Amino acid sequence: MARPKEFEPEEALDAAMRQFWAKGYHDTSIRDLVARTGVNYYGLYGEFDSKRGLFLAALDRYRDTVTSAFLAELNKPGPLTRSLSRAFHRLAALMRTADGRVGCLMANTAVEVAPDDADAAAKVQAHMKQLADAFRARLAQGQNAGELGADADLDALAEFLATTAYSAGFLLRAGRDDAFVRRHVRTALSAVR
Amino acid sequence: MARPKEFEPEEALDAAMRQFWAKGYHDTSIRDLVARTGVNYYGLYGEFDSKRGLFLAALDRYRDTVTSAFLAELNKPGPLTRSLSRAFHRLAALMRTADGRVGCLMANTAVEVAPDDADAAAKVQAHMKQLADAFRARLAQGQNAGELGADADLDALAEFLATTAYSAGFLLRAGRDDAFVRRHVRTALSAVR
DNA sequence: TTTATTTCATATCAATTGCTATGAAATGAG
DNA sequence: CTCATTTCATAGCAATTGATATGAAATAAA
Repeated sequence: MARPKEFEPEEALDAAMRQFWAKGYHDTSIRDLVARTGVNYYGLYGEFDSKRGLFLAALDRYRDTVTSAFLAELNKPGPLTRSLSRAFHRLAALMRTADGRVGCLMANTAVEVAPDDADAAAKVQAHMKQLADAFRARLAQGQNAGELGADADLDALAEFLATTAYSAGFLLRAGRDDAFVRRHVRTALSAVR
Repeated sequence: MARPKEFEPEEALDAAMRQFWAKGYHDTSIRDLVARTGVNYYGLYGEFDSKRGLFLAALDRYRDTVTSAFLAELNKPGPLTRSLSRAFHRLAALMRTADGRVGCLMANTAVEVAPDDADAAAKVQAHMKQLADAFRARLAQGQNAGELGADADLDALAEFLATTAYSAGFLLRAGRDDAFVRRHVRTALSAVR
């Protein structure tokens, strides 16, 4: 019984995520979100509680979609160097959407929101750890295959690569072209040996 | 004739810069700026025209004070590797103020404001170029002294180091501790050879 | 069909925003 | 001192903010 919802919660969350991704938190209003998602106030608040609740949900959605796609690329079989190179190439593609060069939502959030929002900060930190862990696993695999020096500091390299991923997002959002980003990634990868 | 101003424009600009640096553009209100600078609306608008005008002036002030201090450190005499290491150490110190881990105002602006403000974006781009040029000059000097391979790609390395500087700011703003940042910089510098 | 329930669309709320107007206070020229 | 001029302190403006209230519309159970 009762009137049915006219929206799909996941689609709405996806649209909201893209809005925050492009415009950031403070420069996105509830009215912007209503326009983007096509969901009215009642539905939005019923589903996500508040603007902040919707934003935090969008961060999770980002991890589960965009970041997942990147990690899947990283874990495809192949030689270490080529894997890393391909993963970063995919990353650069993921950070350009229909809204333009939007960068990485987690990196953007770390800069804009995290200093004043402990929950957002925790999600960003967890994301950073997730990235570093994935790189660390991939590096260990490469080391076992003899593609990496036995004395390489895997922890340091993994953290460095995670930071490099955020840097790539930063550069794209800052308006640098693909060639600039590619050059940066190539130079960064030269530290992996 | 007439009543004298009760504030020093440079001091007011400095205070405003610190406010934007800590809180960003959108989350800083005119009232915040009045409170921070101790200058009332009349003085603020008479001197800087608008909130945006004050922000753009703050970006220039940042270049002329904070960035200048960093570049001065970079250009102190000494071996290349030690120079770079010392400069990045200084950088990390500059990015912590009384407001906490504030990061780099230019990097923060690139993320938060530049995508929607061409003037701010231009200042960020110019800053990035200034950093890269300074690194490039320092690298060339090191190469002449035989501290760097003759085949090193100075342009790529300079851009990489400039981006690494922003990354350090990013990491500090994201709440990573000094050890993490130090490790990142050390790994990044291993690409300079 | 009637009716209870849920969503939709929109009006409305107090608070905050960037910015301007207004009158009192402080200076120096005459 | 007188008075024109400039700054100070604060009140006020329309617009926008996040959030809620309200009544019409849509469904399914009875």
